[in-house]
Amino acid sequence: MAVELKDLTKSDENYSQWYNDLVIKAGLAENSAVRGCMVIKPYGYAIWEKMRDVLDAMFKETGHENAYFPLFIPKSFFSREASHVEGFAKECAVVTHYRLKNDEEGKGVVVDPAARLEEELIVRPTSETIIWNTYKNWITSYRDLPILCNQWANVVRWEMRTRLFLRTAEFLWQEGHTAHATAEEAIEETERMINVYRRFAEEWMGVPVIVGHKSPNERFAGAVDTLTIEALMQDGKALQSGTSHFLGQNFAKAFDVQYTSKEGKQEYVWATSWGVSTRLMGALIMAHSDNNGLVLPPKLAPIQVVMVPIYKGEEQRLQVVARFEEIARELRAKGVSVKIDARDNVRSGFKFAEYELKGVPVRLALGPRDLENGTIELARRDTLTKEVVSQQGLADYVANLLDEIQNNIFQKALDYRNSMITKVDTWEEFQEVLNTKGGFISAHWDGTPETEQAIKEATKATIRCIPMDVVEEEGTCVFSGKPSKYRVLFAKSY
RNA sequence: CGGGAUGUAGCGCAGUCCGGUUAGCGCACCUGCUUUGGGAGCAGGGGGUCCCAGGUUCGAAUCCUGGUAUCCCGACCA
Repeated sequence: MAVELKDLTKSDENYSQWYNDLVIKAGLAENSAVRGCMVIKPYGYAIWEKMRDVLDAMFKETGHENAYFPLFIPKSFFSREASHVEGFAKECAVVTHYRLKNDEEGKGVVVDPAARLEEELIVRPTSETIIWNTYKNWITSYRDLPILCNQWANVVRWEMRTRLFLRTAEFLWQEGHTAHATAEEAIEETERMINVYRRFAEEWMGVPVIVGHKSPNERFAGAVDTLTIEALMQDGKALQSGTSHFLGQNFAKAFDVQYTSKEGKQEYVWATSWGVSTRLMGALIMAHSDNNGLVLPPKLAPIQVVMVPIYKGEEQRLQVVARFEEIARELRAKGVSVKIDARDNVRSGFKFAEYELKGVPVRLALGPRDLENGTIELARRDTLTKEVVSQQGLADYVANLLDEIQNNIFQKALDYRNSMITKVDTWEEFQEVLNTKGGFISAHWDGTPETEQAIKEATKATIRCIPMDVVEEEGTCVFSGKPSKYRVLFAKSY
């Protein structure tokens, strides 16, 4: 297997090819025979499973329960909420028939025209409509509230152009849908969940994110307010990595979900929805990888430590592997996941390159020389450095090192991200920074959708968010020159 | 949906302009021997609906017509 990943240049076209190459060669995923859909391979799925387990535990800590709703949504459900249908209508897969038959002219299998559905079914692009149609039956009294449900599912959006993990026609995600008695409680929930996402991205993925509000243009179809976590990739483009929406009473009114309050009055409930998807995998890959391949944060790596035996002849091989097994036992006792690669049909150098490509955080190599000296060679994926250490106390050393690597990966991404936020006060500067440096541009905006649209058309940059911790300051809009009260973050994005 | 390109072995490609031996190369795969502290070497071997359908021709991967799929650039992307 001659795998080569070279010339990671940060220019747009090359970066996207490089990314595609990396995903495929690292064995995470590949394009499938189905348009725009992706096959997630075992190694990639193992990372996703880990992410899912961690997130699921966080949701449960914050009082949520899992449930499951149908894949198919009757077409009529979509027309209930006007802006929602407008947002999704252009990218829906529609089921029109329920039967196939053999073609009478022998042309294989055809759709049976007699089996047309009376009402078409939409393959869910998101589940607000089917869920609120269901919640109507669950909610009659203030005692039924809040409802705090999450669903792990797949959804389908018929995107024009797709990219592995970042935008696929079918993707895996979780979607939380909650119902509350008051607006305050729903807003609090919206903020709570975006913070869960922020913690997950930073503490587990090692990806720093900026939390903020979406501008009206970029808001979820049907939401009153959308909170987002925005990450920055190594080519200077932003990636919307998770969103949490305050839906107000829009869906409650569309699906007529009312409850009787303590005071005996009929009230519409307040809603939120929030989700992250396999797009997080894309963020993870792009945020840390280098020219040797993936760099995985230890907390999410399916294999944290790989052991590669060095030997000549079967006798040495057995000796080295036996010692590895002892060391592996100690490491596993500390909760470290270990793989001993005792394959005899590929050489050690090949294995080194392979595990670097796959992003395994720590590699241990043990040979006859080490057996004599009581030493072992330890290589770090994040720094690509090697050292020879004593086998004494190795398990503790490695366990600490994994924490250090986790921190180092995050710190490196954070330093980069911070260096890529540029304050800009003139339109010339805005264009200059966007075209040469990239990254986030912190600039004044007059608050109108028209200005945002004009900037988008001129530069392809959009408002990624109005940061939560925005400071009020008097200024003038970088584009229109009109007065502005605070800076927002612009960037080109995926 | 507009503009451009491509479809030949598992992957990456040459051959197509100018039709003509048995369709070729690299990687991967299989067998054997030698190797083994950073992607091994040699020898031998297997694998093809040349995207699909039709047409032209003595003869089509190559030319013509239609279809289809994929990729890139736009548009689209809660």
